[in-house]
Amino acid sequence: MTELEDLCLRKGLRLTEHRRIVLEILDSATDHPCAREIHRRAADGHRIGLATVYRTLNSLTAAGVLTRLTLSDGRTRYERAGASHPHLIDVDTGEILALDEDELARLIEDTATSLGFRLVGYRLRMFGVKP
Amino acid sequence: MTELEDLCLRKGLRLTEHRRIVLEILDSATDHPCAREIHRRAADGHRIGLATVYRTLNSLTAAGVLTRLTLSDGRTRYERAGASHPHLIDVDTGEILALDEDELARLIEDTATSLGFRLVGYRLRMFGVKP
DNA sequence: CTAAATGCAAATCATTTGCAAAGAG
DNA sequence: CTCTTTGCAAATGATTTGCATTTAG
Repeated sequence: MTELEDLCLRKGLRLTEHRRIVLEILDSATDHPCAREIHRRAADGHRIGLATVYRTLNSLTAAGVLTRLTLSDGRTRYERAGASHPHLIDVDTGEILALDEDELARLIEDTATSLGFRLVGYRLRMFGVKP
Repeated sequence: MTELEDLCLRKGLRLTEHRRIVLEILDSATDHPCAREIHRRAADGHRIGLATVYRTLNSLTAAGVLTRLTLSDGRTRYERAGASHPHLIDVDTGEILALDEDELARLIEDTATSLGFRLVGYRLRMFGVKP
């Protein structure tokens, strides 16, 4: 896991088994688990406290490796950080399309710039129905 | 406040002073206050409990009058439903700017259309920092 | 060895809920 | 008068933190 070693070096973090485990869980996950769920999965076969999971998620998020996905159900979910891109959600089926729309991305960036901000990321969720 | 009377009638809710106050605060707000903040503003001149604010926000949200804005700072923020518009969030200060960007809105709508969807709504959140 | 990381339990913070009292229709 | 709404305080649930102990470098 070179990326993690690299990251730890750069951020002055120590490369612990726990960070490996949490990152591995998120890498292999097909969903977006919350802290408790990550702990549940990590604790299966390892000795790891819930507080450690929270701390790890926080440091990895601060380090830019993870992104928080805040849905409105109270729990914070996590995913590997990556390219900001627009999503279109089919309101009828719940299906999510991740779009690759350069023009939108550029306009979004330009808008932020024109307001005097440097764009750190964005999330565009469009809700639509098939007519 | 005919709209509220109407709503209460349709939903079998009672038209109370508290619902009026909460809705009025959200209508006149230029920001997106959280429950505590709404309570703070409402309590200025009125006798209203925090629990009532929460209950009111929940029933108005369930009734479709309000929308929850879930940022990743732990608190849920509220706004009048229906207003799809882009937001830019200052990552350093937490300040939220609700933008009125026609060009973006149009492009977003066009994008959905070109994908064969009718746009029901969208949420664009941009995260930026002041250089 | 020394500072960072961990486990556990206690502490916070936002939000919800139980219950008796107050208010709308 | 009946049923909803409210206030207050206690309960919940997610996340954070204090502290003594362990561990990576």
